[in-house]
Formats: sequence, C-alpha cells, structure tokens
Amino acid sequence: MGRSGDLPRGLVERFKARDGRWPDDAGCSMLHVDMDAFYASCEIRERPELRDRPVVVGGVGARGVVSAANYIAREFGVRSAMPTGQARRLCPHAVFLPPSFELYQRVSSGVMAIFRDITPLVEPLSLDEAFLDVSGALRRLRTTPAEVGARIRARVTAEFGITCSVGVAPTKFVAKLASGLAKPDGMLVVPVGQVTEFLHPLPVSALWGVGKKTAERLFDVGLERVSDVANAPLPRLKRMIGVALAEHLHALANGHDPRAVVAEAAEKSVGAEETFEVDHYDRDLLKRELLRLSERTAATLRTRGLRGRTVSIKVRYSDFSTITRSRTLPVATDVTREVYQTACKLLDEQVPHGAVRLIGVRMEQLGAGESEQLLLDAPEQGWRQAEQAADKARSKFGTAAVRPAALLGNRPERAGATEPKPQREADPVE
DNA sequence: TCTGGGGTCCTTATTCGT
DNA sequence: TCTGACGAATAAGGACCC
Repeated sequence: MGRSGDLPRGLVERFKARDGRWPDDAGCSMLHVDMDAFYASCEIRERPELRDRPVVVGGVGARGVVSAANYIAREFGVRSAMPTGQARRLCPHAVFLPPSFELYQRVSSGVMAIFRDITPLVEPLSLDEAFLDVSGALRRLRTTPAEVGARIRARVTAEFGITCSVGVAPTKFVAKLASGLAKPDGMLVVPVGQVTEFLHPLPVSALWGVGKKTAERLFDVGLERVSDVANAPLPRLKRMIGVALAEHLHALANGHDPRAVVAEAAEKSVGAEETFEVDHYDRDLLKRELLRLSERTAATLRTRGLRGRTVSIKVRYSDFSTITRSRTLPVATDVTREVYQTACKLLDEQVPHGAVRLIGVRMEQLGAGESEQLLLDAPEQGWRQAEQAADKARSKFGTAAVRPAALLGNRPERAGATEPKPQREADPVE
C-alpha cells in the first residue's frame, strides 16, 4: 500500500486486459500478489455489517497511527502511517479498530497456502504480499502467467472473501509496481518488451529504496522521473546518494533486477518495542518495560529455535531523537534473564536521562539454537528450562498465566497515570 | 499532523589483531 | 619495541519497506 497513489493512472490502461485478452505475457514468470487493504478487509470479513462503512485499523491510543484503511475511508483522505487523530478528524464517522494480528496471521497463512499450491517458489514479504516465481509451474500446469494470476485472484476471493491485486512481469520490481497500479482488485501484465515504456514515466519515488529523503535529494538536482535516473551518469549518481544506492536505483530504472525469489530467508534480527501513552523519566519504570520487552523477544527466539549474540536497545526521546546502544555477548543466548540484564546495563551505562516516549529491545547476530555450547553456558541451562516451561504454560493458558513478579499489576503506560514507585529496585527476575 | 511496530540494508567510525 | 597498514568485527545512526 502507500506509494502507488502517486503514480499516473493513465499509464495503466495499456497493461490491462482488453476484450478478455491480456498483453503478451511470454517470459513474465514473476508474479507479485498484494492483498487490498488487508487488515481492514480481514476485519470486514469477520463483521460483514461493516462492508459499506469506512473502516480504519490502527493504534487507537493517543499516539496511534493508521495501519490500514479500506477504500471508503481512503476517499476521505485517510492513509496508512497517518496519525489516528488526524484520521479521526478527516473521517469522524469511520469505524476505528485496533489490529488483531492473530486473525491476519490466520488469513495470511491460508492465502500463502493457495500460492504454494501453485509453486513452491513463494517469497512472502509481509502478511499481505508475496512474490511467486511461476516458471516451473507454467510447464507443469500448461498455462500462462496471466492465467495463473487470474486463478489466484479468483481463489483468494472465493475461499477468503477478500480481494487482491496481481502484477505479472519479467522481474520482481516491475511486478511489484504493477500490482500497486492494478489496485484495488485488479491485475496488470507488463510484457518483456515494454518494461522501459512502463517504468520511465513514473516519478522517482516509485523506485524501491527511494523514500522521502532520497526523493528530495534527487528532486533537488532535477531528477524527477525514473527516466531521469536511468539516463543519469552513474558516477554522478554515486557521488550524490552513495555507491550502493546509486547502483541499485540505476539498475532498477533501466529495467534490470536479477533478484530471484527466495523461498526461505533466514531472519537477521528479532525484537520488540513500545511507545508509551505519555513520556516517562522514571528509570525503574523503563527497566520494567525492558523486562517485558526482553521477555517477548527471548520468547520469540525460543519458539523459532534461534539464539542471538548482540543485544541492542533503542530509546526515543520526546523530541523524536532516537539512539541505539548495543553489546555483543561472548555466547549467543535465548534466555530472558541474560537479554534483560544486558539491556539494563546498556540503559544504566550509556543512555542519557530524559523524557522517553519509546523503548525497545532487539537481538541481532542470530543463529540456530541447540547443542553447540551446552558446557559453556551450563549455568544458564536452568533458566532456559524454566523459561521454556513458562512458554508452554503461556501457550496453554494465555500470556497472563506466567509473568515475572515485577510485571504483576497494572501497566503504567496503559494506565496513563503515575503509579507508585517500587520500594526498591530489586532485580525483578530473581 | 505529529509521527507504530516489525524488520532490512547501508554507511561511517572505531577498535583490535596481525 | 615501535609504527603503520590493513581487514574484520563491532557499534551507531539513518533511510527505507510494509
């Protein structure tokens, strides 16, 4: 979602079906499938009475932002990433819902299963979109890419009652742009011979990797369209925006994108963060939040059979300035206690006092857990086993079933009020 | 208008071992 | 023993994506 709105609509007609016939799709084995207003569509599927109303999904608190809005809400100017308060002003009669990720996860798994029915070469990018390499499937099913796209769209709607859009093209980047331009509930086919024709009129912001900042820099030197970037001398581009980005954009702008579909990408980091309803100065309170976030992060590592070596914390102050501090451990871990203690040290030793609006914990340098260092981290084995038992209890009886003692009671930031300080900062996991 | 939460990747600086 | 060059690892920040 998001950036396709900037793109010239008139361009798309020639890549749609005309009189039931699609443009030439020979060699277009890359499909990008993108659910339309996914979170909102999932909510409406559960509550059909919302179908004709504007629906906005996102944080409903004072500092929430919009995650998804259905097309009725978009007519009022509501967009994703917009502060919820602003969305309320634009569309006061909309239904505002907090996200229910378990629901989206469930629908997403079902939709991805449809894709995998067609080809094993499926690369999910998020809950609501994926690339499919259908070159093998074409031979097996004796069909064409456009036909596969149409079949997927029909199945998703029939089985899940939501719509999706599909881009069919020779490369990932072009397929993704095409699905964006096909929205909502449409499909575009960009023939091999017409990639340049398709790309060049688009604004530079359409290029993958060009956000607000880079678009401004390109604009400042007169590069406004993809064709401008394609024709710009590469050395000049490198000086302006750096070697890697310049090479990447120059290639994309000229229709080159050799990236293959990667069905199983290893995760690089796992983390959790939280924005408070009101800013907090109190270090004890920040530490209790670090414990909660460490617990979430380590539990994620344990469920996925991973361990991380680098603990990183993030602190955002009231003026939105953000710092990160990290420490690499001698041995990778998935133990809450170790993550939490390292996070606290980083907070104590390296984070200046101030009004904090967000705090986060992340684990990096991930690797598979198990076996390798049973001897090295023997003292931690007991903690790990205890935490694994707690994980089990939680999955059986709910997240509230087992919590560190320090987390019992109200969540201060949810209450939005000052709460009594703990008598003393004892190590809360002990 | 006032900015979420989950991530990835890139750049730059610093440190450390050889 | 001192010094410099170099590469790898680490750390921090920023831009970007959905």
